[in-house]
Amino acid sequence: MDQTRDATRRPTILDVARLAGTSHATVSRYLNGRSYVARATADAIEDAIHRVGYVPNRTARSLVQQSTQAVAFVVRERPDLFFADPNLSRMAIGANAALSAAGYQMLLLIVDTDESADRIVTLVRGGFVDGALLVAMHEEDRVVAELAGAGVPLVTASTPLPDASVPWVDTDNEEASAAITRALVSTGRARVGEIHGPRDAPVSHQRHDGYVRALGAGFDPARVAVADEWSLGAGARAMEELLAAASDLDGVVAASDVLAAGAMDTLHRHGRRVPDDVGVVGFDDSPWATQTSPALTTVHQDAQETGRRMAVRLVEHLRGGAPLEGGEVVPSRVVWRGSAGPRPGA
Amino acid sequence: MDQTRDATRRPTILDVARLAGTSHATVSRYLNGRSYVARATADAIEDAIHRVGYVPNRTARSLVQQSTQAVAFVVRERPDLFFADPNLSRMAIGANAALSAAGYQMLLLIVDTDESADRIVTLVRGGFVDGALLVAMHEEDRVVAELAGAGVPLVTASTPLPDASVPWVDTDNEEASAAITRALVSTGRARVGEIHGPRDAPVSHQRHDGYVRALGAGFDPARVAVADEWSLGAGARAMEELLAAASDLDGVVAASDVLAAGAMDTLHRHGRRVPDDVGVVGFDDSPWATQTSPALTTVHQDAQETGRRMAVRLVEHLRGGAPLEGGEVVPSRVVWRGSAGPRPGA
DNA sequence: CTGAAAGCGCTTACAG
DNA sequence: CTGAAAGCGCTTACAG
Repeated sequence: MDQTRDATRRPTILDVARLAGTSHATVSRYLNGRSYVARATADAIEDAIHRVGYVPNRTARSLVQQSTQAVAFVVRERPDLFFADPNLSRMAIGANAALSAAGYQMLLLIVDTDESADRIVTLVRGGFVDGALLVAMHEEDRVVAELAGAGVPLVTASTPLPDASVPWVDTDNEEASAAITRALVSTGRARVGEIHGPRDAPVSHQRHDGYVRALGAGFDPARVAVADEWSLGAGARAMEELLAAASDLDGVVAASDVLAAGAMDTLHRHGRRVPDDVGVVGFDDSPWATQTSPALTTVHQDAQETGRRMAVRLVEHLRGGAPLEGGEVVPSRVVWRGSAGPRPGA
Repeated sequence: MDQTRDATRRPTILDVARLAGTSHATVSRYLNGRSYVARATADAIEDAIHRVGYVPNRTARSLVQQSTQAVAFVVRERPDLFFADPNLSRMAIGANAALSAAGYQMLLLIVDTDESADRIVTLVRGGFVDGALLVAMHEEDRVVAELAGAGVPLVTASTPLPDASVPWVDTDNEEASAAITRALVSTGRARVGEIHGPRDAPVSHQRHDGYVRALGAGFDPARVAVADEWSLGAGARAMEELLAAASDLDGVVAASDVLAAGAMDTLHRHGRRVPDDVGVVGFDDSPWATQTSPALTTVHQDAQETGRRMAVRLVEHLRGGAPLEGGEVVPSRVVWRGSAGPRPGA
């Protein structure tokens, strides 16, 4: 590879052809390995490629093939929160592995300003990638709207509004929430309250619905307090409200692990023992879940699998197969730790 | 934007020109805003763009401009470790912000298999991006070699071998290690040992050199134990060795926070109090640093600043300015917590 | 098995 | 201020 350190011009397919004594069309055929190329010609081309240090120009190839073989993984979430959330990281890892296996290169793009949102939308719509995977947790996002509206092949990582037609992959938040609520009830609790997640997050409502469904006739709206953000403090405050409104509570279903951790702080401050007096369950199986004492019984989502499925669906569509529509549910499971009390029958 | 849901063909600049009653060259000029375009013509073009829902094809533009205005941030590190390491995440965030501000789109690419390594090298060498930022912590990496050897504009995030000419940005590990060693000594320690990092990591040697330099005549090779990996267990084992070889130790400089945490486990097991009997210091200011008891006195690196500078250097080069060569040092600082004892004079 | 030719969708001197 | 023309570096039918 004695590439000329000339730096004036990168070698092109024409340089290779000239050196190999053939046409550039034949070099192209050799490179793409579809058509047959005579043994001797192939050898000459191979030799020439090494001598000039040729690397095909991706841009030129993409232009004629109308495909870059790349897929964007767009992070529409505060960058620090994205990196701090193990579920999101795992989603990216799962998607990357699946795309990689299919021969696509995943490009992780982080939206961090309004201008970057515009830039990314323009890139994606402009054919810089063949499709996009999108992580956007908030409703009515313009990035989602602008991409979906432009007909870009797209899969999102969270259940969108009911009327939205953007394909998605997600855990069944309602069902998982019902499952963890049933788990808590199964430890012998009769008066189970809820710490409802922030109202602007769709998952808050889905998890609430599951909680209500699992309780059935036992549901009492007085036992619900809404947290205004996903934080320890918000969980603690909501728990205060809950205690004030229904001091006979013997269980709490929190919309996330952080909220559950905050709630436990409040319970301890009030001298209520967990799980003896009050059983607590969380959601997400985040690092918080093992840092509370006792550790949290919670819902584990297989985020890596979510990422994988998002990628698989997109790839199947790009390869001319499946139309991209509808949602897909990824199973989740209840993880038993100490905060709800011992698992019945275990 | 009543784009024809025909889907057969995306509108091109020619469609816009036709509708606007002008030539596509003029449309191009309008889009790039360099040359003047008559007011009336501009209006007609603008209107046409909206009517057909035109978005410029990035690939075509890149081909003629020989630039994609995109920069790769290549992660040559196990994906899970990359996401778990706050320093690396912050580096990515810092680089993303700086590139974004300069009008470049950062693309985070994760190497997760040998094939993906080849794919990424080919992409980068093939002009899919204008340059690359590279996070690769191990020596003699083929990805680094193949990119650097191909003349791709490149900046790495860690000091390379002395003979390597790849430009880098990094904290001065030797100096920082000397500083934290001096900090420990300043609490009145006379027999300070070291838990040396894994031998295959360049930083291990740099930090060792700083430790040796700070100790001067007080350095005793018998007080050094080498950890075989960056883990709690390895730190604990190395501490056992250290205790066996030099039981009169009153201080330990660990090459990282995890190693320090492991060392503290061993010390506690042997009934040595930290910091009363033995002072301990770490490196990295990672989450480990606040999870030990007492919390770790350690070295804080400004990873976000490192990422920012990597980006700035690359951008300056791409814009035709600075030649890309040499290294750049980012300052770090000692963070005092409890593990070394009280800060003298504080 | 191979070459000549057209074309992917843009930008950019060059004239006017 | 604008149009015609060339060209960026490839791929791909079409003939042979």
